[in-house]
Amino acid sequence: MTRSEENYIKAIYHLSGGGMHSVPTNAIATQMDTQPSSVTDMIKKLSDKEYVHYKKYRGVHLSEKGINTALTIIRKHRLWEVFLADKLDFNWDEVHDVAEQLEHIKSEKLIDKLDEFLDFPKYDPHGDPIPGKNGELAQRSLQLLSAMKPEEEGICVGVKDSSVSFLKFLDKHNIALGDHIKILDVEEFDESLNILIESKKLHISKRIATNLFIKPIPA
Amino acid sequence: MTRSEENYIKAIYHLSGGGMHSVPTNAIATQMDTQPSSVTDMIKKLSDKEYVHYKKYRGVHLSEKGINTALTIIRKHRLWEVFLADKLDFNWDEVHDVAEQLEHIKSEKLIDKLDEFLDFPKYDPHGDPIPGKNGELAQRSLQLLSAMKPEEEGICVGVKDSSVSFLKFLDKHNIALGDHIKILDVEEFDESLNILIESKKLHISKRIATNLFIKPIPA
DNA sequence: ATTAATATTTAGACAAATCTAAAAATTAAT
DNA sequence: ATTAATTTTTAGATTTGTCTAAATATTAAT
Repeated sequence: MTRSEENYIKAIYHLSGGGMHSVPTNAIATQMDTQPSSVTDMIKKLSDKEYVHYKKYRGVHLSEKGINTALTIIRKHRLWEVFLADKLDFNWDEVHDVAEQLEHIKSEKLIDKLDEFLDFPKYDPHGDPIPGKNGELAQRSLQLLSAMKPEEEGICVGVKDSSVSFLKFLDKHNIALGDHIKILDVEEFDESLNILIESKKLHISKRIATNLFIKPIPA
Repeated sequence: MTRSEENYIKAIYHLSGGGMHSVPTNAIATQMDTQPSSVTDMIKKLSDKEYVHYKKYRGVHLSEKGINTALTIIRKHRLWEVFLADKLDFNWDEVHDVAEQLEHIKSEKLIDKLDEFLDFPKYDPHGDPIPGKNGELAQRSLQLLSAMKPEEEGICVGVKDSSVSFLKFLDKHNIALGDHIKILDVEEFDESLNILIESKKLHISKRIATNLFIKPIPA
């Protein structure tokens, strides 16, 4: 597996909803910021190696082998993100780019030991589940902040939009992973929320609320 | 800097005694297990980018810029080795190959944070000094086991020959980094040594003794 | 000081991953 | 059901790092 092949597999995995449906060539080109012709070339190679099923003009579908490969890469990516955030004090908006490099390091022992060192985390700093050694994916036991009702409480465990700008915004407003959140009330007018975050009052737009994952605390 | 360029710079650094003397093309080819013609090609590129000084048929000499680049790579390599050995419980004969990959990760912040996380180590698991952020290299305050005299004591802190076979050998005989060593006597016949290692008697050939670094404990 | 041996470079080719421009297939629109 | 618009593929070129084989320079040996 070359680095480039791995990146294609990963992109296809994400675009296909975890290998559920097939993906058009152009979507891959857009996602990876390359030309469609390059995608066609690479797809042929991946098809020869049986990572994907491919019929000309009909898009690509990940094979079983392709899905497992994708999960391995994603496992590595997310474990490294946890390492960077938990051990090296990176902010959650800084972990992605470095993890993008680290995910290509080849050593099974390294990943198993890292997993152990981090205490077998289930979720990465964005709240995304970390695939297990055998590819099993934990369900997110989460809900969006926007789906919560007054008086409900929870812990902020992830973001839906993991763009750098959103993560920067959260840092600026002192919203961090692990923060305790309680809903005070919901404005009827624009569905914005008044919340208590770590006991401090804060007003939050609907837009933001639909991008924050909360692990609910039962009342 | 491509990965390949970095590997050449590193090889030249080691072969030239830290940039002291110049290095013939063939030596680089041998060290890197490639063809001399490939070396010539790469050297031209490195020369264009001013990492090395190069006169046809006269070998290569690292420039100031080249030396600094080499030190940065070596710093990364050795810090990762410490991480693998100290935090992930790798044996010292297992750290090299993985560090060889990790040394190419590009992120200054990552390395600085890693350095801090590891408590600013001065030496890697083989006893080699770790270059500082500004390229300064600690002197080894070490001596070879073969240079020690009866009754002297010390701590085993490194190996000179870091080949996998030697490291495996040490593992097998339960000689580990940090072990306490006391010289009992030296055989006149073959200069082999009788030592006490962690209070257990052991007979060691001269060959081995010349490849183990000891930090002496003043009597 | 030639000649022989060795080291180094040049020239030309190749595989991987990409690109541009043109051709072909599919889909959408009338 | 054609035609137009869009998507996808093909063909051919480019860059990076490598190789082999041949040519050239340097060094060692007589």
